[in-house]
Amino acid sequence: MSRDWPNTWPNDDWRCPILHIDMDAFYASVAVRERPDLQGRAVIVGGGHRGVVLSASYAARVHGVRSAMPVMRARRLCPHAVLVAPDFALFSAVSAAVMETFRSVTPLVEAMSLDEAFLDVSGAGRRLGSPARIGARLRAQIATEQQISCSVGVAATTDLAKLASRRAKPDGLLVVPRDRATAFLHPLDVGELWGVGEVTAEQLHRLGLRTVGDLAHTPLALLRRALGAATADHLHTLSWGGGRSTVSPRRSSDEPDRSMGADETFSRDTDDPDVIHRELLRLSAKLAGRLRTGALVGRTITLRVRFADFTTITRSHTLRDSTDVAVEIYATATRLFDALGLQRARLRLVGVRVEGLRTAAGSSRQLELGAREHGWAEAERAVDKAVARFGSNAISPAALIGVPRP
DNA sequence: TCTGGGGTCCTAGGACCC
DNA sequence: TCTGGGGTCCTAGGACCC
Repeated sequence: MSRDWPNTWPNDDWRCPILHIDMDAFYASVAVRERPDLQGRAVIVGGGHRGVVLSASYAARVHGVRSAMPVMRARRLCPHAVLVAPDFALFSAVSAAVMETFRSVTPLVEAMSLDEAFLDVSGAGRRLGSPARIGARLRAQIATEQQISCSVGVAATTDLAKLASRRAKPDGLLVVPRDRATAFLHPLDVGELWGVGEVTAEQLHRLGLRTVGDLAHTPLALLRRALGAATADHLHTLSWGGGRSTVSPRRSSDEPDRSMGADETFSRDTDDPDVIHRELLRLSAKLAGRLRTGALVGRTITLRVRFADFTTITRSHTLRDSTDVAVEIYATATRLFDALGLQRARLRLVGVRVEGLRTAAGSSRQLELGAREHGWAEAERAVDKAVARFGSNAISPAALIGVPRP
């Protein structure tokens, strides 16, 4: 942490009510909490045959281990690291408790993932003090209640708060006062901005733009030509400290997710049509089950295929009526797959996604003249009930019984 | 033995309608 | 006969985020 941006409150600013709170190395920290013998050691959460690093303790990061890195590479970088399989049920439980703590301060909590959230604390000032004081209090409370640390960014916009929390890591708090927003932003590398990934950063670098300040002083028209209108406008706004200054508690059933999907990387690349079709069936069943659980239906089915060389293609088809029926999703996905006419190409991954989601209650099927009875929907609902009662091993598609997962 | 699985949003072309 | 735009939907691909 630099002298310019101390982890203290002199920079406090009551006009900066947005907090971004981010757990430090969340999965790894929770894993260590469960196994005190791992305290202080290099810990990598991840695994699976072809898995990536989901989270790494700071002792592992010292060796260059990063999230999303192939586990095999991480092990080469840090051979003495302890590899821990993720326990999402546990992570979810800890996350829920943390979010509850946030909500004890303000109802305006927007969870971005299991391990981070935006808070608008403008309504809590009279009761709890300045935004920075509230951030400090929450940090202490999380540490006491959950034995994990987090970092807090305090600013006037969500984007600035996010950058601030990143700067504060690990286990810190940083305020970016309103009148110092550009002074904070402009020296940063453009790649630090939320929404600038590897590709966009490279494009900007080619234009000779390395810092956020460079970006800010570039004519918008030039940026638009290089990046497209939406990205250019967004980044230009951010570069001057603009952006969203509101926090919206996660939308619920009144605004369902826009899509839902399931995909799976084979443990070994395969060119076996039977294996691929069986996997499409399994994914379709899984997806349909999740749709029904969420009381959602969707109309556009998208098939995703990743080849051994990692190139990925998609094919989609929009149905006349929305569906939550595995048989229908599977039939569509299979048709799309077969239409590719692959001559035993080696595949790494297949996936199925349903888009254009709506709540099931608000949708109605058009009656089909001369159509066979739509018995599948009822059959699958019966399966749902059996699974709820006897567990997911009770029933599965006939084609999957006795077949080990690919 | 590189590169998971869950998402969101944007772009661009073509179809189709008015 | 020639030549229009605007709006919406569908499809494919790609960047980005956690």
